[in-house]
This record gives sequence, structure tokens and C-alpha cells, in this order.
Amino acid sequence: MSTSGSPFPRAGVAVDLVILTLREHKLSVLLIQRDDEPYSGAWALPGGFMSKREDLTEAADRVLADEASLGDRAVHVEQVRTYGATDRDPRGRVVSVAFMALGADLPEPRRGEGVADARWWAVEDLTEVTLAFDHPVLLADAVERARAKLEYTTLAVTFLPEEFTISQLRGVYESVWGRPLDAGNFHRKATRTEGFVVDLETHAAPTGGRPARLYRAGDGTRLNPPLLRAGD
Amino acid sequence: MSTSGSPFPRAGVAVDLVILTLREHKLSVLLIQRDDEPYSGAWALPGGFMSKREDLTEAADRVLADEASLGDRAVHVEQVRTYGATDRDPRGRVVSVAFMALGADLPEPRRGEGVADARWWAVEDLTEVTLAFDHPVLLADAVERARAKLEYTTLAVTFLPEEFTISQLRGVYESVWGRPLDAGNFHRKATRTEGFVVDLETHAAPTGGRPARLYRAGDGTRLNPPLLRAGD
DNA sequence: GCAATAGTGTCTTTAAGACATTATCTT
DNA sequence: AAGATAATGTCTTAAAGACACTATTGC
Repeated sequence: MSTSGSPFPRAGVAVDLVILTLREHKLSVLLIQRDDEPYSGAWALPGGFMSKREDLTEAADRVLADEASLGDRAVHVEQVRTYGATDRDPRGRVVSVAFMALGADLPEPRRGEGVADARWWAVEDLTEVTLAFDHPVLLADAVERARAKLEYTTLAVTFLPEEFTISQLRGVYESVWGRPLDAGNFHRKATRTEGFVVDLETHAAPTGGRPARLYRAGDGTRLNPPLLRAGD
Repeated sequence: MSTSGSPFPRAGVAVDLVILTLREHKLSVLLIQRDDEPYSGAWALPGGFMSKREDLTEAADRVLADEASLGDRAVHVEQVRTYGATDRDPRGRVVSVAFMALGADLPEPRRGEGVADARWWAVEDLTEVTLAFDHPVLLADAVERARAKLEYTTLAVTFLPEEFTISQLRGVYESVWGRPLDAGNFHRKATRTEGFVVDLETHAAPTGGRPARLYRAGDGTRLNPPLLRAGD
């Protein structure tokens, strides 16, 4: 069974992507419906095997481009963790490296090979859906990572277009954390935290109220002090 | 070259451990001096290949027990991240999952196979030592993870014996962060943060001053609000 | 005018930082 | 008593939370 002559055991190395965006003010994840065994017909995270000549990041980028047709989009991609239970894939020994990808207003996915369907799911609607493999855990870990990173980084802006209002930025926090924030206090925090947003001195088209000022992402990456979720 | 009949490419999966403890008030890491190629003679993180029937966590525990003779010690082990550059190991395609292990007063290591020497190094003394593979990056990432987690978790207690004083706890922060903290303010923070420490109502043997009260770890895992490093 | 949304101001509370003071031990 | 370390207290400042108020649009 083992590879002859290899000085060490080998395993398949997969990358699985938890691609998150906001759709209709809901944190949503891209899932594909499998058309091949194992778990044919089940919904799963887009993923693929790392090939011989690509590193983990390249494999993640390839899955993003091929399976999610998001190759040219500005998305933030970061590694979450690696899953290595011996029985996690019936095809054999497979270790999976999970990545989280965040992007603004991502398009409807294109279907790839071995895929019956592909669509965005609101994370909160996924309690009834049974995901393939150990993907429920991968998804939960990535969502928690995203929620946690909004606290102490400027990552929320990656869910927004290049120009945005403070209300939109607050909407990101409210959608990802699933709770309302005080508009006034959030405005103070966003505009007075060094490096978070840059005032563009222009206004968005009004939507039934006072027109909102436009901002773009600042050059800071850390929020200091952090913007903490209410004490659990 | 590829394994015949395998439906996906395969790679070696290694686990490498950044085992941290405090020795003489210095954050220290366990390194082994390699006796085999590649990098024979160079210092490296203890590690090994994940075998056919064990998962990543079991492989990490095995390396901890075998290469560091720390099998029965109470240590905190957590995964940091996975490194997959195509050229990171001259023996072939190897992906390495890095773990961080934290423990109190860990013993001198025993030498294992393929190991010329094994010893603790103060992290601050490692600037002159060239580590094998991409281990400088693994080490830096794990040390930063440890430093960051002291801010918002109760993890500092894992560097201490079961019973400890507030001064010792402060010493953990000072050693890991490399900067002094105000003793009074730290005392207030440690004793008044829910779930951090539990007062044992006894006193440690005095060491030339007022005897310090003894505490043990509380049942909390999160520090809320966090204990932040001074604003960078 | 009114409703709606954006943005500012004020008051209170929490908690950190600086640092003085008191407590309890050894020598 | 002097010196050392532990523990508490006080004052100031930073920043969050609650919430009132003003600003600017469409209707």
C-alpha cells in the first residue's frame, strides 16, 4: 500500500476555502454541491488537492479562481488551520488546509467540474444543511476567525467596495456579529481610530436622508484599542 | 514519479513543534541539533512525519514525548499554521504543520535518534543561530502567537506550576513580552479579572520580603477586557 | 412640514497608567 | 532599624456605552 522507496509516509494535501461575503446584510458562504463520490449530492466547501508544483497559497488561489470564478477579485485570503483526522476522507489519508477568503459583493459562482450546483448560503441558514466531510467544523472555525478578527483588525473593510460610508462599515460589523451597534458610538470609533478609514471629502448619493460622507480603507491593519464584541 | 493509481498527488506531512518554557526568566525554545541530512549539524525544531494511522495531534504528542521527553508533562499544545512552499524540504514535497507547546519548568531534553544534541535556547539569543529549513519563520510565528495570546487569554498560567504568586504571573508577562509591567496595576488586573486566578488563602515561603499569597489558575480562558501590550 | 438617515455632543461608567502608601517578612 | 517584596489605595486619563441633539436630504 505504501509508496515504495519513499523515506516518509505520504498523504493527500487538500485546500478547502471558506469564502465569505455579505449578501443582503447576511454573512454568506459559497458552497458547492458535489457531483462525485464521496458525499455525492452533499453540499461542501470548494476545495481541491495541492498539486506537485504549487504551494498551499497557490492552490488556494487556484480554487478561488476555478471553482468560485473569483480570480480577479480583490479578496483577503488567509490560512485558518489544518485538519488531519485519519478518517476524515474515505478516499484515503487526506490532510486539509482550510483558508478563509473575504470579499466585497462577490458574484454568483460558476459551476466547475464535479460540481452539480454552486451558490451562496447565508451562514445562519446552514443549521439544517448537512455538509460533507468535516466541513461543518472548518466553516465554524473560519466564521469564528472572521468574527474575532473584526475586533482587533481593520479587516471589515474587505467586505466593502473601495468607497463606503460609515453606516456600511457598521453594517459589516452588525451582519458578521449578528447584533446591532450604536450608530453614534461606532461613528466616533471608526473615524477616530488611526488608520482605519480615510475621509474622501465627498458624499454618497442620498437614500432618503442626509447624504453620508464617503471613506476608503486606511493604511492601518490593527485596531488599537480594539473594538470588542459586548462582554459575553 | 507519482504514486501509481492514486487519485490525487501526495506529499509528506510533517509536524514541527515550537516548545516554549521559561528558564531563568527568559522565554526559551527547545531545539535539536540534526545528525542526519539534510541540514546535518544545524539546529532545528523537533519534528517528525505524521504516520499512516495517527492524526496531526497524535503526531505532535508523539514528537513531544519522544524527542522532548515531555510526554507526561502538563503542556498546552495548539496548532499554529501550516507551511507548504514547494522547496522547503530538499527530500521532496513536504508540508509541515507547526504546533506551539507551552509548559512550566520543562526538563532538560533527552536526545533521540538522528539527533546530535538537544537543548533549550533563550529566544533572544537565537539571532546568531541559523536554523534548518524554514524554521526561523515557524519559530517567529509561534512566538508571536504566544505573545498575542497572553493579551486576551489566561494562557500565561501554563508557564507556571500549579500554585503560583501574582509576581510570578507578572514575571511570565514580562519575560514573554520582554518589558516590565507595573506591579500594582498588574496585581489589580490579575486578581479582579473574572476566572483568571483563584486565591488559595495560603502564602508562599517568603523570599526576603512580605510573603506572597498563592493562587491557582481559574476556570476562565478569556481575559475580558484584554490585558494589552503597550500601544505599538 | 415630516420621516429618514448621518453626524456630533454630553454625561456616566469602566478600566488603565502613574505612583504613593501600607503590610509583612528577613537580616 | 533597614531593606525587600507584596498588596492596596488614590488620582488622572482614555475610552466605551447610553442617549440626546443637530444636520441634511426626499417626500
